[in-house]
Amino acid sequence: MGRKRIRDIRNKELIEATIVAVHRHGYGVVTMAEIAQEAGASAASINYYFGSKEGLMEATMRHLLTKLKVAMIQGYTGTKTPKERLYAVMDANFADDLYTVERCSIWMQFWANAPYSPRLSRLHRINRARVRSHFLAELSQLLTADQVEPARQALQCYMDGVWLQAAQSDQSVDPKTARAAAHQVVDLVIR
Amino acid sequence: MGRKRIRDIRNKELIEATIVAVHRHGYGVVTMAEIAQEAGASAASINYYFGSKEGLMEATMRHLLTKLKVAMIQGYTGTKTPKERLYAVMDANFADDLYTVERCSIWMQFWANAPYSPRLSRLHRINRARVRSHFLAELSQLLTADQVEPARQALQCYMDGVWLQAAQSDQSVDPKTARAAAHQVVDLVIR
DNA sequence: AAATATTTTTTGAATGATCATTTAAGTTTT
DNA sequence: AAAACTTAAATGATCATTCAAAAAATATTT
Repeated sequence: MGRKRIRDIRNKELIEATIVAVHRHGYGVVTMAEIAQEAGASAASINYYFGSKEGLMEATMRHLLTKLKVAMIQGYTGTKTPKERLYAVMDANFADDLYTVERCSIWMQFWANAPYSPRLSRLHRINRARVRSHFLAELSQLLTADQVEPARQALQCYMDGVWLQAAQSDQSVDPKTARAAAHQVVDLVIR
Repeated sequence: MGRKRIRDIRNKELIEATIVAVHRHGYGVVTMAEIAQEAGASAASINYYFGSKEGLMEATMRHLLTKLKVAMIQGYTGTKTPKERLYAVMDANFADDLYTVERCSIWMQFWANAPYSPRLSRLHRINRARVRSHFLAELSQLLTADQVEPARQALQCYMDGVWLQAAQSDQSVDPKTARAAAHQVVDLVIR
């Protein structure tokens, strides 16, 4: 029973601490000691659980990606039309617990650093491909073949851009407004 | 005459080397030695010219911002209509010598790190404000008051998102296609 | 239950490596 | 000669990671 408990608890604690610490100090310069302090643990324990700093970063990103994936899958249930599913993708990306300055900031940090880490790079590629295929599947039912790719590009770039702006924002962001705006952009793109 | 020559030459060389080195290694981890090697100089000489690593980074970003600003001002000459000027803003951002994987990658690095450096942060804010005001000036002549801000948001996010995608790309990107796509997005947004 | 053994978890301190910056001594240019 | 430029080497600081030993939890035996 208790076999896996502590390990799971620590994993979660350390990943949450990583998110906070990366947001606070920046991915490139955050130290193990800062993360450990945030979690109320020691730097050595991070290596005990994750093997290395890079291992921790990968686990943290994996955790965030999973959340996004789950949000998208949940959003799909109950949708009937392609348009509704496009809305759902947007809604998942701008969900209340994902579209915050802190989360967007983390994403941005990972994006910027993914090209220099094979492990992060791989995760990033997988996520991007999934979003892409979702968009393509729905858009191809709504537009002519030659319109699909430009429309996907427009939607996906818009989505990324909004996150990027949120990451730069010094005030807090409003998920509800973001979702409404995103719906309007979907409407624009599919005519 | 020659008073400033060498200094100017070294400044340029070191900034170019910084761009290459940051793209190659990442902003967070690139070392003075790597930049110096790229420029065929010594790490000590960078401090002689720029005072510190952060000074070099700021100068590099300032250099890139100036290029963008010049491209935008040049693009404006000869434009007659608001729509043409919106096209011009897009064309400047996706100009042949600015919209490359390498350049976009550098931008991305700076974006991600700006929040943690007051000097970078300041530059970033200035640039963003300029782009914003350009968009607003033109859009307010084409749309009703309540449509302006959503449209600006859509265009600016799209622009940022395209750069972000380019930064992640492993192939090279095509500026001409990007400009054409951007024009289409402008058309969509202003009806 | 108590005592003991075993495994898992935790961390302080050492290790070793990296790196920005400074300094002092040269070299080149003016 | 003076000023500007250049860099090798020294400095000092930071940090991820390792290690050994302790503490805590769990399992086993009495």
